[in-house]
Parts: sequence; structure tokens; C-alpha cells
Amino acid sequence: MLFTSIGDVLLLPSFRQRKLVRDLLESGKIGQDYLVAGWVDTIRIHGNIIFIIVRDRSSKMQIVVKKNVSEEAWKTAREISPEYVIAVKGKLVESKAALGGREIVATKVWIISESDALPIDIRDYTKTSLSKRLDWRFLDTRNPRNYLIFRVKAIMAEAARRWFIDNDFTEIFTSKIVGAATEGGAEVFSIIYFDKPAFLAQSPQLYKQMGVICGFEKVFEIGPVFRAEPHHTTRHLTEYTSVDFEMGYIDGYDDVMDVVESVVVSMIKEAIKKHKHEVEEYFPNALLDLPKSIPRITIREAYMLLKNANVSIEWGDDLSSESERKLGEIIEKEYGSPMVFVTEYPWQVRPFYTMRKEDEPFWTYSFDFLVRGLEVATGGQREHRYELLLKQVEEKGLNPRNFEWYLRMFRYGAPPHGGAGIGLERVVMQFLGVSNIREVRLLPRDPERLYP
RNA sequence: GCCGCGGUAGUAUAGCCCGGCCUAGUAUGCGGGCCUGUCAAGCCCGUGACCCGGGUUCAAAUCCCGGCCGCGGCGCCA
Repeated sequence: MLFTSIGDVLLLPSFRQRKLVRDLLESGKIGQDYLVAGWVDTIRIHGNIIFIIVRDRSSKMQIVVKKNVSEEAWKTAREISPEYVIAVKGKLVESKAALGGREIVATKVWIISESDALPIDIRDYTKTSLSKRLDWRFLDTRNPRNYLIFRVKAIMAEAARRWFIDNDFTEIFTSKIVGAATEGGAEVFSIIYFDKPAFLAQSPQLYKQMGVICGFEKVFEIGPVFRAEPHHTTRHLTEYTSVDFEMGYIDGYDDVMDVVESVVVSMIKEAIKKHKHEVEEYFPNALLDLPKSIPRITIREAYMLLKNANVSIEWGDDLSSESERKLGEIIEKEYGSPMVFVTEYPWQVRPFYTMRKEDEPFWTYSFDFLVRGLEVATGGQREHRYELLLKQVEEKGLNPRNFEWYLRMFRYGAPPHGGAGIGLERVVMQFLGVSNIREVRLLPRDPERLYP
């Protein structure tokens, strides 16, 4: 029996009277009648008494259906299986045995929507492989732990946006369909734009610089970026959310690092403030202790630290993922910080718009920001002097003609500026201490996965 | 892109190295039964699988080849 109905009129309760179970557990009046609705988490049938754990977006709560209280409710409850959507009306009572110390004694039960037998175990998500869980993502996220990931992610994105707005940055929304690859690389997705070749933006880099030169001075954007690199790792996605900002009138790239530090710390603080207990419960490896200060070391210092730790690395190399992990450990031990800025990367491993060091052009005014040994942000000061910028485009083997619209901006008054891109999923991942970035993306895209 | 590991009921796994004792084991799920205080309820009964194609062999889940799919490491990156 799917609906209780008379003719075509469904005898369903009005959800306007619905209460969230957390509210009832925390502040419901004992002895009063309430209506709750949600998914059936578990159901235990003991003959004439039935226990239902109902779950809504706020929490879980026990419902007791007794034959001698309402035979009709009891009969309906016997038909219920996990993940049915139900509504229950009944009296809130205290119960030492129930979770939360309270339960509802049902006088009426409605089956609102049935569920097939579940293809995955959602109560214990570890019993199912991540790949299968992603195939059934809409069920996977009904597990409170997995749902929490996305609430934390939303809080962190909100905190970042808040920070920028409070600090007088203007939010911009740049195009994700672009006519030329941002940095000349091959790692972009090609699309057909009517009859023209086009690409999905792999970064808002050039546009956010434009934002500065537009006269906005300080801009930010939180949006999708696309990378066509066929990575097979636990820390890459082909589509992710980038928290990007760019600011004019800076004295140097330390100003940019100050912002990155402030934003990321604010993201983590807000997540802890809102969800500390749940994060502790579900993510034992979460990063709940923030460092007093975050060290900033040059890549030359990093080379030395790594050499002393017997990691083979050459002067002028980029840091490999192994080096970054190792460096994270060393910094944690020596400075007591799970985070570190590594600065002044060699010009040869940085994009053309990076500003080179004035006296030693081998190095640049750039940085990576590592959290627990993983790169979560990259940034630096940009070259704003037209002649030098043009030279750098050529030096990187790029065709200036493809960047004409970009280059000409620098002939009409461009202040010294810099910025960074922060990988939202990577911040969430490192904060919660999860091992696969796909976990923190609702619908991850990787070289193989295109559905759902 | 390079390298490595893997594909057995709805889910997770054992078996594979050393072919036959596999009528493919276990857990969980699912269906049914008993049960008025459970809480991953319990007990009983039932249900359900060797990725696809080719080969070797008296005999293939097991060995070989090809394909498809999944996972991870590296490179590169956020």
C-alpha cells in the first residue's frame, strides 16, 4: 500500500507541521504530539512492538510503534523497509533506552515513498568500495558521515566568501568557455563552440588579473576549473572548485600569502566552530589544532631540509609529491605547524605571468602553500610591466598573438598585483583527513568517471 | 601518458600461487517464520555469483592471449 487514499485525494499530513528531530530531541515538550518525517534508517520488528529509527537532515530519532497504542499504525509500520520515506505522528516521551533519551510513540504512520532493496550498505559506508558508493552517491550521502563532508565544505566556501567580502574584495564571475588555453599548456578540454574550437577554462588566472586592471583592485571568484590531465591519483580531479583571488597595489608577495593564510585559517575555524563535535566523531584524523604561526621558507631552504633528510633533490627542481610530503613532516616536527609556505620557486617551473626576483631572476616571487604535505594553494606576484611580460611570454615559447587581449591590458595602467588559487576540495580533504579527494566532491570527475 | 595490482551473489570477501575434493565457502543484504523494549536486535528457513571472447587440457573460478572495467603509484598539478 503506497498511499492511504480516498479516490485521488492523498491523506497525507501537511509538512508545515513537521518538526526536525533534532529540535524535538533538544527542546520538544514531553507529552506533546508532534509530526516528524524522514527516511527510515533502521527498523526492528519484534512482533507487537516495532522500533523505527527515522532520519532527517538534522539527526536521527527513535519511533516506537505499539500494536496496543494504534493497531493501524502498527500494521502500516510492518510494511516498512529501510529508506522508505515516512511521516509519523505521535507523542514525545522520555526513554532511557532510546538514543537521545527521547522517542515518539506513534499514533499514526504514513508511508510517503517506498524504496527498493538497497544496492549498497549505507549504514556502514566502509563496507562498500568508493567507486560503488559514487555510482550510488545519492544513497551514500544519506550516511551522516558523508553528509557531513558536504556541510563542512559548504561552511568552508561560505567562510572564504565572507572573508573576501569583509575585506573589500569584489566577487567576479568569469567565463568558463574560453578561446585560448590560459597558460598555453595542453592540459585543457577542447569543446566546439558553434563552429569554432574553444576550451574549458583551466583557471580564471588571466581574467582575475583583468579584474584588478578593470579598476576593481581586489577581486575573488569561487568557481569550477577544468584540467584534462589524465591523473590516476587520490588527490586529483579533472573538475574542481577553485577559490581564486587577485589584488592590486601590493608591496610584495608576502601580502598575498597573508591573504591565503587568513582565508584558509578562517575556513578551518568556521568549520570547527559549526561542526566540531561531529567532525571529531566521524573524522578522527581531522586537523582541529591550528598552528600559532605558519612558517614561510624559501625553496632553497626546502632543498637543504630535504637533503638533510636524505631526499634526493636537485637545485632548481620543482618539489615532487614525495618531497612535499616529506617537507610537511619536517616542518611539523621543527616548527610544530601542519602548514607551510614554500617561496621563490625557480622561474623555469612557473608560468609566464610570474614576477621574477629583481636581483636573481632565476627565482620568482611565487609560493606554494602546503597543508599536511599537500599543495593546496599556489600564488605569487605577477609581472605587470608590459615589456617584461612580453619577453616572458616569448621566453616560455608561447605566441604573443594568442595573448593579445591580455597583453594590451598592461599598456593602459596596471598596478603591481598578485594573487593565488586555493583548491577547495584539497583544503576540505586535508582538514578532515580523508585519503581520497573524490570523497569530498559530490560528483567527482576523473579520467574514467563521467557518471553520474 | 608510464608502471603496478585487481575483476567471484545486491554489497564485501574466501578459493586462484600448486587445475579435479567447488554441487563455489563466509559475512551482510533481501524474502518468509517466531517474538511488546530493541538499539548493527536475536534465533530458524529460504534466496543469490566465477567480467567478456578465444586458447591449453580428459578436466578451467584457477593456467595462457586479447578486450572491457576498477584501483593505486609516478609525472604534472590545486
